[in-house]
Amino acid sequence: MPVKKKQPDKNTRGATSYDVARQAGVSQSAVSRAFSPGASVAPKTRAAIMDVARVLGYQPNAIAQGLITRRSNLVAIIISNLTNLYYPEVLAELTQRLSEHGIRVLLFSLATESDVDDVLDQVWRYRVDGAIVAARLHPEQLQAFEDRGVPVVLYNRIGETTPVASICCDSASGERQLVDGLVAANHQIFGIIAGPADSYVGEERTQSAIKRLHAQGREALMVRGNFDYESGDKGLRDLMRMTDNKMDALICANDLMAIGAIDSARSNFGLAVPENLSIVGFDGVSPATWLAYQVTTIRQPVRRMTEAAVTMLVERIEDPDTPSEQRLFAGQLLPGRSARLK
Amino acid sequence: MPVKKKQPDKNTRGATSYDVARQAGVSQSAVSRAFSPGASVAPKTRAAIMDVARVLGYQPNAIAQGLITRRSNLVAIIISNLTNLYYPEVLAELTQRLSEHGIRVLLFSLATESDVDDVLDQVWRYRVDGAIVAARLHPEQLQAFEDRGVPVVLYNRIGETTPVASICCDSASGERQLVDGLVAANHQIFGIIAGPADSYVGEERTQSAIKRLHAQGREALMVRGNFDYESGDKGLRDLMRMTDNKMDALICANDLMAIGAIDSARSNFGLAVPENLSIVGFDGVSPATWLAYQVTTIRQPVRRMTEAAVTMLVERIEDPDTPSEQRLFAGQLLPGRSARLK
DNA sequence: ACCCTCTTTGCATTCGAAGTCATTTGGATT
DNA sequence: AATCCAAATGACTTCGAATGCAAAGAGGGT
Repeated sequence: MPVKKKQPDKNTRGATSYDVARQAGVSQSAVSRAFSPGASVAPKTRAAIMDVARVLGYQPNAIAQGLITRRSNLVAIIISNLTNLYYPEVLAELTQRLSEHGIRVLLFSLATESDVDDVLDQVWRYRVDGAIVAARLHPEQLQAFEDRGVPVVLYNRIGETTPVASICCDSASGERQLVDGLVAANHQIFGIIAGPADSYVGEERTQSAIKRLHAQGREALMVRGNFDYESGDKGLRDLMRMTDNKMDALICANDLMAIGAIDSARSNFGLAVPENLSIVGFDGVSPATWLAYQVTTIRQPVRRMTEAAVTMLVERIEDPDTPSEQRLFAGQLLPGRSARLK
Repeated sequence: MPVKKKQPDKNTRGATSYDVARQAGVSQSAVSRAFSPGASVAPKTRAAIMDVARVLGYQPNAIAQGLITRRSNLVAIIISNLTNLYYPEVLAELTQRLSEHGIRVLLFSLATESDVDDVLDQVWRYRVDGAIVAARLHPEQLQAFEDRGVPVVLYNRIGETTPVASICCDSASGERQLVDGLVAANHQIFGIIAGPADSYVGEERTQSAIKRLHAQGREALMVRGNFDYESGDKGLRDLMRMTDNKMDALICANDLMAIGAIDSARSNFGLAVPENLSIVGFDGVSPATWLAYQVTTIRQPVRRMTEAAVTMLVERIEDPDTPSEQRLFAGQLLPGRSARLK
């Protein structure tokens, strides 16, 4: 006789509703009802069942529940680069808010863009009830959510071809405040460190800034970075070279690059920030407020944004026909001390 | 509050193996086999099935698989405070490494310690195959994992009463290097900003440092912080008061507090770091390397640690009888420029 | 005591895939 | 052509909880 394949022993894995039912002298249905709020069970019966359940350490098997109810109570969160200082806060908030709705988080973090399809395969397999996506999706990928009836909420990006439920921080109004302040304070030579060309928020912010500068009759030189500290340094060096060291205002697509630029300006060019060079960022991550930097930036209202994201998603899980909607949140100007504004 | 129920319509939710079977003119078993690597199916049949599956957008339902195989391919990651700058990197690494093993991550982030029991309830419900925990667990909570036969790996903490599989960064060796360097450079008045009393790594680091200082015939004053930037500022002020502004060496339980202390020393006390005051941290988070700080610290080998954590967990999932083991990784000294060492 | 209604309860079925076992098929061998 | 063996396939059962439905119980009113 061939050796049986190893399988988890029945007794160590949790008790089932049948075990509880037997012990409590009731049917399996009764146990199930005892655990469903509002089901028809006599209070006495429920109490007795709960007692037995406690003794046996019984918890309803969410996997089995998911199979029969076709509701996994799982939501996929797909984030491209977790190491971006901005996302951990968002992730923590989302996780906690979702759990208030009885929803668990299945986390997917992308090493590279090309992983998206593999990740989506897994998302489908787990029959998640919905997804929150802070990563770049192709229209076909977005369509796949639609086809499978899985509600999605995009975080800090929008559906480029079709309308999709999404939450964004208003780049235009944020950049307008920054640009107007810089222009009013009479800065002359403007530089911009943009994000990668394929970043939605990056382009939004940069384009908004450029547009506003033009509206005020100014030009700006632009270089690209990766949203990281090193990009700030490199971007600053490049722009200084391009402007013959004359740049006096620098607009960065996020705080991290602004911080890198501030350090570089001080250490490599001996400049005083903001006296010789004004530098502004975007996001309002915590290091931006550190004494050494005090970045002049736009703070995203993370709490309100995550709350909205969760609310929108839950609405769509409950009623898949809820029409798509885009919510744009205004950021708040943190004056900081890295730029002269007026 | 659980989400209200609403019946998702049958046809939007994905196709089943029966649908594929019918279309392909085979039995459901055949479809199942086509998707199990190494199962007994004729290559031609498999190809035909896969074609139909592609057309219908069929992916095996992981929920149903989990129910029958008693393997959810889910691992719980429980993290206390995601916003600690150190964890995002760890989380991203863990997620990616686990996915290489075909394992998905169910993320739980704790707002407060008291949430642990609620979180564990959910963990049991989802019948996770294992868990990686970077949060404080009571012995009974750890015991619960044991009782249910769910393998756990502790990250940066150890089982206090019973042995548990765990991964840690060696605090003693790290602090020894720092302390020895500081003592050799002839520092006189030592201060310590510890973590909260209930933090395992915090206490390890602080106690190691104190022990080593004593071994070298030095004393140290200690105050406690919360591992955040503000704690560094506050801790520094308190210690300066306590030492009549004479402290010349400060040992912080993590980088973030070291950074806060550096900023405070410069801005509030007009001190030069490291000329007037040496400050050291622990972790090696990315802001520690920023030009403004260049914290002298111990870098945790995150990649090796996460790899080890995943390997240990997977081993224990495959063979639950694997004896527990503790792996201690030495950190690497980053000399930085925030302390005079010798 | 009787009937009627409302609440509790149990039975049986269902969700979707995996795996056991028995059967069929195909190919090689003689 | 007959035989044999391995590979391929399908019927059926199983995992654990939810739920429609029917039956049993509990009161309430007369």
